[in-house]
Amino acid sequence: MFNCSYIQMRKMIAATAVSAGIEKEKVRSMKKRMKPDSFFHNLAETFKAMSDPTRTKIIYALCRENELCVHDIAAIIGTTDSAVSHQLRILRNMKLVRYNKVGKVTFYSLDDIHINNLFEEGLRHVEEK
Amino acid sequence: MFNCSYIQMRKMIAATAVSAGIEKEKVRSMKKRMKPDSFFHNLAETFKAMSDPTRTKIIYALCRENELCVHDIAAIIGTTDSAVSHQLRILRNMKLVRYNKVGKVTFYSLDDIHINNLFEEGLRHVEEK
DNA sequence: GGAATAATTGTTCAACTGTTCATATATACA
DNA sequence: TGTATATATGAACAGTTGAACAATTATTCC
Repeated sequence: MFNCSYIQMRKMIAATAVSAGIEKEKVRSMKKRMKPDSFFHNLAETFKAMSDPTRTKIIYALCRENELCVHDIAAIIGTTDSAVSHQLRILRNMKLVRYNKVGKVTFYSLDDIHINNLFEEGLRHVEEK
Repeated sequence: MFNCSYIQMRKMIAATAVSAGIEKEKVRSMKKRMKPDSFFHNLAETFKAMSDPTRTKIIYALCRENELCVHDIAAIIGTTDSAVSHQLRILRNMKLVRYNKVGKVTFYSLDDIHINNLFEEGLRHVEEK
């Protein structure tokens, strides 16, 4: 019964303490340290912008090529111009990409270095799993 | 008409070259450098795991408190145990969290330091916008 | 064994998402 | 002005999602 590690023993004590209310202080303190709902909403939205395979492909291509037009992105990732345009609008709205229109052609690029960092961190995570 | 910067001029040339096929080499080379579909799928899934406000709240709490039980997480983020459990299952399946059951109580924590890094990078992005 | 507690699971439903196809803008060029 | 090209937009459709509620499992304590 008590044949367990120090850490486990502490957890057992904590476990029995949960309903007894001894851990309540920890919960109350953490609750106070939470950010407003809007913060978590924005955070979730940022990740959501990168949560679709078509969009990750677009971002990846823009990470490597810096600036690309809609048609070339479509050719690179192997889908229709329309699908790419729809996804680019989402990325535009989320401020992940910016664009620069020259004549008939719209060149897209990643909005800032933060996006690069965030995306590369995700790449690393997937590559090392 | 030609009253524009060097960069813009290059883009104009590129723009007229698109359909002419001069840029095709760039597209072909980038196409070759793309990773397989499964890679982008996994990447998107990872971001998707963090793309819901309830889940960002859970991850945030676990970033700060290291280890928490389901009931305490629910109390901290202000929702039901059931909702938290459902979301934790998603995070578990995506290998973003691991758990450790002691008696009736299940303690959850972030799976590895990569998750922390990735999440903190997202936090930074939102905080600085 | 039975009651109480922590967590999980199943189900339902409204809301949302991404793609496709058709159509609309915008621009260049003849 | 008319045609071709690059992109954007709108509508419809199938598939997915998260919340809510009820029911279930697993564990502890009496």
